[in-house]
Amino acid sequence: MVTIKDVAREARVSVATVSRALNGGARVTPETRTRIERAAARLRYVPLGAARSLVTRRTQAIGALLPDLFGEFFSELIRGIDLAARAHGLHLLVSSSHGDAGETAAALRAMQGRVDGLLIMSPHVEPGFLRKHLSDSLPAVLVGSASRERRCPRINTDDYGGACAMTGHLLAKGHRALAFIEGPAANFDARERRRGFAETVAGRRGVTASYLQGDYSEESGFRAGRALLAARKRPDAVFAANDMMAIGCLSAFNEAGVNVPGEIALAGFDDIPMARYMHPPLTTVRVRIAELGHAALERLVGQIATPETTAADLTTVPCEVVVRASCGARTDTAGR
Amino acid sequence: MVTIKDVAREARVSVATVSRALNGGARVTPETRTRIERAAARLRYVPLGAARSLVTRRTQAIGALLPDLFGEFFSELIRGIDLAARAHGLHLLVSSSHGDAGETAAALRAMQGRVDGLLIMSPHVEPGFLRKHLSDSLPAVLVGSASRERRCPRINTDDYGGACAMTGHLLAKGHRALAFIEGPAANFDARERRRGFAETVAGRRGVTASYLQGDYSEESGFRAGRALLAARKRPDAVFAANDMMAIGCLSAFNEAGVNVPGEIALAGFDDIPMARYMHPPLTTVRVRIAELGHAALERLVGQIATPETTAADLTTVPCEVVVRASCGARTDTAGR
DNA sequence: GGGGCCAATGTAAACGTTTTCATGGCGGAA
DNA sequence: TTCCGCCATGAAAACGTTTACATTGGCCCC
Repeated sequence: MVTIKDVAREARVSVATVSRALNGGARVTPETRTRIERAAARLRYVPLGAARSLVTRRTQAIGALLPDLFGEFFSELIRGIDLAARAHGLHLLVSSSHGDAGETAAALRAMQGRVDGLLIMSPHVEPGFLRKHLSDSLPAVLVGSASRERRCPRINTDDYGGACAMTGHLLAKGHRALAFIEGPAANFDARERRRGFAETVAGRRGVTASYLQGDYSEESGFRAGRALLAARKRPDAVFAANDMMAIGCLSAFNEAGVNVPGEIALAGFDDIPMARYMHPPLTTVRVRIAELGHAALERLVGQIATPETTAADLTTVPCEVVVRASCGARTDTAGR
Repeated sequence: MVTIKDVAREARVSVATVSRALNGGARVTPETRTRIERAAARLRYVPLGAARSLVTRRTQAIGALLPDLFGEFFSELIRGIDLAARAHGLHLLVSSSHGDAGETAAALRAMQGRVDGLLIMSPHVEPGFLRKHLSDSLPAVLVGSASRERRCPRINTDDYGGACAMTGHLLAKGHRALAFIEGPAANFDARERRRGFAETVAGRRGVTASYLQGDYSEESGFRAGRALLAARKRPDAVFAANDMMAIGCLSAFNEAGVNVPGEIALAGFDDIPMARYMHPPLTTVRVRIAELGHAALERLVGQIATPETTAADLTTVPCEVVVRASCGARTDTAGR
């Protein structure tokens, strides 16, 4: 392996000068600098991150702890985070697919000591979890988390508000028999979406609501769709807790020849890029996913820069109802 | 920050013993071990990766250099890589969205010295590129790359074979006027898919082929679909170089009230999870994306373990045609 | 012409960990 | 009882880099 010493020897200077020439830029004659740069290029020298981190106490990396990587939601989220991280010269470590709290804890521990900060999005973060498994000195930002944990800032989407708005929209369209396809009960955002729906329909005269289980996957939406069709009384409108389930549900309806929105209206949540290309295009609640990732990273960077500003504040990113054809509105291609 | 010295003091042993107790496991009395573990837990000690890497000369991390993170393809790929990496106790660094060769080179350099190996999937990797920007001593695996570069193993999907098979299938179904929606010309896989299509239709009597530009996005598929409908003579069948474009194209057809497959058949490539939930379900070429990521990582791990086995071999992962309703076959829900 | 100052470069310590080698103590065998 | 050997533990070096501090040399100003 070629080290800074090799470069120093090759350029006939000391290692300190090499370091200065390659990093700071200060206090080096132009000639020396080019001599060093030439030598470094010739030897294909690349500084060892570990050694640098050890002395600077910075890894220039942040970690993202994610629940799972299925579907477009997470590719969008990671994209947003990655882009923002690049802008700050930070590397991105991802870790996902933690089945239970134990695995999450293990992943959390493994990441510490390798990153300058952590973006945590996991259903397993319960009160006390972080206090137990996360070093006090490591900045972290919670994304979409229920728990008002310690000193961590949180960033959530307005799942509750979005679900209320969408439910209101469905009611305004005249739908009275509503069905809700739930996300995984472990997820805070899924619970919030359900709550928004439930509270909006509660006590409305002539409005009925039914609930079907789901786990955010297309497959579970498909099954829910079939179950709805098989039921004695079909709903007027179905609200799925995310777009992937809405798409699965739509597939079941299409397969059975049930017209959407003619016979049953349908709405989703997230506005993944694919939603507008469905047939019919999917009415949904837009979450600016990439922006969410971006905002979370920016918050984390702030936290790293000034750890003393350690406020357990909560940022809520607004959602907006995007009306397309699937809910019985006139076909609307706006925003395409 | 709490270091190994703090733990050593707390447990009244030397740092060497702490290191042994926490890592190796060898040569430590049970009592000492528990005392050390208790102390470590109490102090919430977590070893500093940088220091460890410096002496062991291993980072326990691998880097993935990706072109872009749009859509389900990449979330599937990252998922496959992440899962396999976890199984090996490796961390995953991702870097994406490199507009040009310069950015790719910068990302490549930045990753060296931080990882034990590299998974490279980028259209900008041309002959000589790696020789110039990649240290000889860093194991790397090329995914979906054209260039038979140096000592790097490569893993590709059988894009050519898959495209041939799908084109053959469309011809066998009786379609004669074919259209192909191309992927970005810079991508090797996109070129291979085009080549498979072009060579299969070449010289077939009574068969016409037309080509439309695309860039793998739903949006570009949508535009291509509209262009096809506006043309003087519509094709019998459209073959899109990936599923996202096929979905965009399908959306354009649906919007215009054009029946698929009745009036125009449609096929895609990749078999992203969403494909089977389209209306109609999408005939496509299945690429086991997560498995591809898994295989690439395994190959890389092998390369890291025994760098001397440095063969510039090529692994080709087979594809398979998945017939669903969109190509004019009877509706087939198999594999759902 | 000499002294002082500043800019360029060098020397060496420090970062936290692993690991090699040394050391001490204890048990068992003679 | 004595000696040998082994096992648990400790001391210290090493990893590659940055950076505070030291040193050199040249220039300007008096």
